[in-house]
Amino acid sequence: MGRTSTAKEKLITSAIELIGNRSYNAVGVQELCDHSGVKKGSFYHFFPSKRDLTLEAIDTMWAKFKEQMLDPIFNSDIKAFEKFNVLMNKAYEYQSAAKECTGCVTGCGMGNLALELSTQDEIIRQKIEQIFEEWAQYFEDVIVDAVNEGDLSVDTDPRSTAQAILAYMEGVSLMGKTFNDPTMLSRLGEVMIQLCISKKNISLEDNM
Amino acid sequence: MGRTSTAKEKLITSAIELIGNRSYNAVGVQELCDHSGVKKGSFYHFFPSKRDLTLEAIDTMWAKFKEQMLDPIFNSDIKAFEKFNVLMNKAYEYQSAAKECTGCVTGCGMGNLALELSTQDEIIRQKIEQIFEEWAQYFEDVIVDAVNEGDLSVDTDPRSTAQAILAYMEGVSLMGKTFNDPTMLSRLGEVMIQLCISKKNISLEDNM
DNA sequence: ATATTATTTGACCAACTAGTCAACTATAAG
DNA sequence: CTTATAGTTGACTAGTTGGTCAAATAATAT
Repeated sequence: MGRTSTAKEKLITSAIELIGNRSYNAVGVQELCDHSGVKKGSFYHFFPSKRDLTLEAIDTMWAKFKEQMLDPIFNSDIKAFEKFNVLMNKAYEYQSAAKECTGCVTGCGMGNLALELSTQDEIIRQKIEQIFEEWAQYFEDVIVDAVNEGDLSVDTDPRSTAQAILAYMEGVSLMGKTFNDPTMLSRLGEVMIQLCISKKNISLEDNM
Repeated sequence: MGRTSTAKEKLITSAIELIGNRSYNAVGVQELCDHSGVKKGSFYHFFPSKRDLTLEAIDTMWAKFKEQMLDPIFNSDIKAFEKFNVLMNKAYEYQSAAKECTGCVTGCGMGNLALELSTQDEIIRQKIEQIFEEWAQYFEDVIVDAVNEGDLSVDTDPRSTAQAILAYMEGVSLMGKTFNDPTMLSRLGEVMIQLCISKKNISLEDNM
């Protein structure tokens, strides 16, 4: 009963957009309200605090990212390692579009919030940690498959390798944002799969 | 003439510490003053704005990092790739100490500021871009040496490889901060050198 | 000793911050 | 058609933000 509202969704959408393009601390409640055409009183009707809106925005970001990026790619039957390349390519396209549209490479929304808030808000830190864990699980599954199919050495540590790939993707996003250059993503993305090659399989001595 | 002062240095030191542990936007001018025992009037005697203090703090951070970390390691005559491992190990020790002392893995001060401010302050973005460029140059020189000495394939692109390694280090720092776990640095650091192995030298097909 | 000048001080400001609240309004369900 | 209730509104805090300034002070070079 009572009336219905789209204010909550609009606020979450605005939070993703505004905080994604700038930062948590650089975006105020008032601006969030103005941008979504919601009055401040309504804001606090739906969210106890700006931080709670952010928590929900993170959930929405992650859900959309899984639905639009990870699931389609990692449920497809393309070759294991190719999946990483496809994902990196999508990231490149996304950042290119962001630069085209706003003038700025915005980087990874999760990584941005993680670095800004991890030491200041334990709840947000834990939420992003859990998301990174889930994200790396997508990678780990693919790596396990590759090991089972003999495409990767049995010495491979799937969990660490998956985390290494995620770390690298985050690092490349950080560089792309810092250089404000989306091509960084495609250029540095090419060597990503090398992180999968087990040290014991291809020992350095063979190449040095 | 006139009196001398240590206020400027104290403010820079406080900025590195406070902003390093939290974030640019989370630390105010008042707190910076309180922490360094300087009155706000003195702050603005030495710096036209908080952002100008930050600019100088970034310079100081970088100078110290080069002097205490990069120069000793990269001017030593240890084996090329070993240098990367030594640096990563130092990073691990630093983050361990940070966690021991403050309870938090703080990550890389440059990366933190880069992600927080790149889309908001073009001058700071450019400053960190230039620092990353310089930083990668240390790596590139080592890679070029390794290629010349036959330790690395001639197909290696030294600049991109150097940037890839820097990206990876930043990504690993980000993960360490997000998981608030310094051991992430040592665990993920181990595979870093694989980014040096040229794709053409060790083609994926050989391992898949 | 003095004049010069760098530094210090604390009071001050306007703008903004996150957040509150009581009154008002629209609507969905009975 | 009423009533219960969900949502809206705008005025309102109290505290903080980055930044200003004129006057006081201390040290230095002469």
